[in-house]
Amino acid sequence: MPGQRSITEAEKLAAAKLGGIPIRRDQMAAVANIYRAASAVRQHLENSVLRSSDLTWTAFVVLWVVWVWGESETRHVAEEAGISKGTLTGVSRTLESRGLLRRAGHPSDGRLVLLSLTDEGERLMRRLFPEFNEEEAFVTGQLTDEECRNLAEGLRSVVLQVEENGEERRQSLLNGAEPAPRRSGRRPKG
Amino acid sequence: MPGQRSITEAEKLAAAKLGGIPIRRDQMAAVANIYRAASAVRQHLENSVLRSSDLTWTAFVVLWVVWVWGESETRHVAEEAGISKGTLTGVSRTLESRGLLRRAGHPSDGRLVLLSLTDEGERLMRRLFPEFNEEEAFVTGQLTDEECRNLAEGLRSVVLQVEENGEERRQSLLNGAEPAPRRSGRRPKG
DNA sequence: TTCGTACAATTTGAGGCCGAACGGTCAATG
DNA sequence: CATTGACCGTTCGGCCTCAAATTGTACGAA
Repeated sequence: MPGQRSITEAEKLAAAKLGGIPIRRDQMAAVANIYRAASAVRQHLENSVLRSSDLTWTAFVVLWVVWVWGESETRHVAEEAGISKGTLTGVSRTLESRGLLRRAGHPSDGRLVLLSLTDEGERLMRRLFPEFNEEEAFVTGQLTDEECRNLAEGLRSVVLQVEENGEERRQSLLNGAEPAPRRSGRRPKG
Repeated sequence: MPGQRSITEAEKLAAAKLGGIPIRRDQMAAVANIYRAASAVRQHLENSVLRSSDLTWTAFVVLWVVWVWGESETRHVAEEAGISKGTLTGVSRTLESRGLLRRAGHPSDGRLVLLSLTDEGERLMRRLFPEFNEEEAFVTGQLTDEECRNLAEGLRSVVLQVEENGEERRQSLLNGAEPAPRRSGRRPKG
């Protein structure tokens, strides 16, 4: 398995590359493994339980959010699902076209759109979620319940750190300058 | 912060939805947090140190792999970077067009392509990696070194579980049937 | 009642992403 | 020395992804 050895070996190579500048190794390994684990888990789930219903991870998460929270405004769904509003527009339209999701205007506020599951979507989630959860148990199968809780706890503190202090941190890194433009993205009309 | 409360609350809602079918809660929370943390970390890094060089996370990882390992065959780079060969073709072409990466045919095996950094790519990584590593330290700032190691350890065991037993698991879930086709993907020529 | 501000979702552009199909190359076998 | 099978990187189709620009609605103040 190349993945694991390489992280440790790569540290040494990177250290050599930098000649003296110190590296925060434990932090580097933690971040590298977070990303690696997320990819591995996503891939496993997409290629097992989600594949048979032809759902992507993101599509599943969106359905799940609407399923557990009930009819919701899109901005809340995007927030919960961890995707941007723009992405949700596309994903929810796909799910609508497949008859799993319904989109309806808010009765009194014309700016809002409400998402809810169709009966078919509801049936799908009732069947799919237990299978999904079973695979969550599989991927964490080498960990005890307590180790899972500790893992979740550590990850939570990373998420909190970024959510609570990330914006400020990014500001201070800029040091007064305005942020660099993105290469992609919509251009001004003129 | 909606993220954290919701995972716990969502469990209860999901439990209610399922009426009696047991949920592996700790495992569910662990997986949810892995993904959430990965997104948060990626987003923070793309919007801080990577933004100024207009690099995506993936582009940076590819550069990093080639930087630490030196000139490498593409399939190794894809494997190390955790992306598919097809994705690497696109990413490496983008990086080549920006003058950061070089692609060269293998001298004796005509099937292989070798990737290496240009001088500019080398300079960029020497400057960028320390900044990147600082942010890795920032996002894990609430954890001690030891907690980082424990976190990495737990994640490693998830990665290993999927890498070592995932294929077999997916097979057994299929129960003999051939896997469902994907909606997307290239079609046969005929 | 028009104006301005605030906030909603959508559109847009550039790109990442996977996996199957594909076309080229290699090496062993007949 | 042609065939075969394994392997390599590329192409392709259908998504996802973001953030900024845009469009549309709401609502308070002048």
